[in-house]
Amino acid sequence: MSREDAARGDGTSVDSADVVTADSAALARSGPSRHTWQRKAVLDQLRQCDDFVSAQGLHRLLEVSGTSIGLSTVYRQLNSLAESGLADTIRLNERQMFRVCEDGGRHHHHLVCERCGKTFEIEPPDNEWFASVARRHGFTVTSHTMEVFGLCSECLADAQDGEVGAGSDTTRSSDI
Amino acid sequence: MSREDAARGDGTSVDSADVVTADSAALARSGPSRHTWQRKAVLDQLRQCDDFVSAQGLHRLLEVSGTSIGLSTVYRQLNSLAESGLADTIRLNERQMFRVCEDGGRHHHHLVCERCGKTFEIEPPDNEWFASVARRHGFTVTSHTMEVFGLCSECLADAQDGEVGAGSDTTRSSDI
DNA sequence: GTCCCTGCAAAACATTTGCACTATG
DNA sequence: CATAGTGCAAATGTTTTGCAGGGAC
Repeated sequence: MSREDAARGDGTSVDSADVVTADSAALARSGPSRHTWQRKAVLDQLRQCDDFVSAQGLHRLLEVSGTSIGLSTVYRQLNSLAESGLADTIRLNERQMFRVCEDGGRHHHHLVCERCGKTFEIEPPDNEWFASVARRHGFTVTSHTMEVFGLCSECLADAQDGEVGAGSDTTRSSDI
Repeated sequence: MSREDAARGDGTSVDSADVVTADSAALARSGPSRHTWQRKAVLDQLRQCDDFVSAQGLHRLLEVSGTSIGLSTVYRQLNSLAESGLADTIRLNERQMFRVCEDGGRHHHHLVCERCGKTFEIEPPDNEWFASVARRHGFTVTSHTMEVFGLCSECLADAQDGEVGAGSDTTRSSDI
């Protein structure tokens, strides 16, 4: 679900009948917490990845390394981890990507190489900036998203070498 | 088609992800450009919306106002507009949302009320910040995404009225 | 007249969910 | 043992696409 369109986000509200149903759902789905080998497997595999992985990617990684596990379980565990702050997520290529999050829930952002997927955590810019933006428009800021994309030094070099348009699909590491 | 350039790794919708790679593919799928009444209808309807609308939302708006038009056409036109810089997009509630973009392609961000959808354009923070982040990690920054969510003054007031333990936390900003 | 654009239905896709079953605590 | 977690298949919901036909230029 997670379709908490409380706002008339899509600007229509023509047949929007479901509004209140969101909260109950939110509570109901705090996610798995028992110690199953699946949970451990997902977390272990996630820890082995330096960069962001998609649910499908992680599932495939697990399968490849001989661990047979249900895709839905991977989704459920991953969501659970994200919700409890053990993993953080970004959206890349229309997919939700996960990564272990060492420090509980501190607010941070990512610098992601759009070629090889290498990722670094970065600090948000001056908080004062958000405050001033908010003040200017009479807003109370509740959250923000920010990701910075670019090319790491190696990939930049590669890109300049093989500029023949070849590299495109050869290096989709993050797409496993 | 678009599936490919999405799969490649530019991840960040339209923003400014097209660095050097605004290659043939991009040109090839620039989308509809003829003057059909559908194109006009989509653009007109989009102009009437102050805030972001989803493709489906816009389609419904059109239908409601008596304009029968194919959903796929709406998608195609919207994508075309976004690609040519006439519209900008954000992702809200798992949907891609569109809005007319007055000033060609200048890079900007949005402050969005997560309750009523009200939107303001905001300037990015000090560019020096990006530069320093990039320098520190040896990156060449090609693009970035940023959206700030919050409550506008009216919605904040509303929220405080009906503070009956209701969700009010409409965001699960997991990917802040 | 030649294409491009449209519309429909069907596909593609990632993600979620219903339900019977199993393992955890 | 009770029940939370699993796995499968089916459902969901958004966005794209194949293709035949009609309109734009």
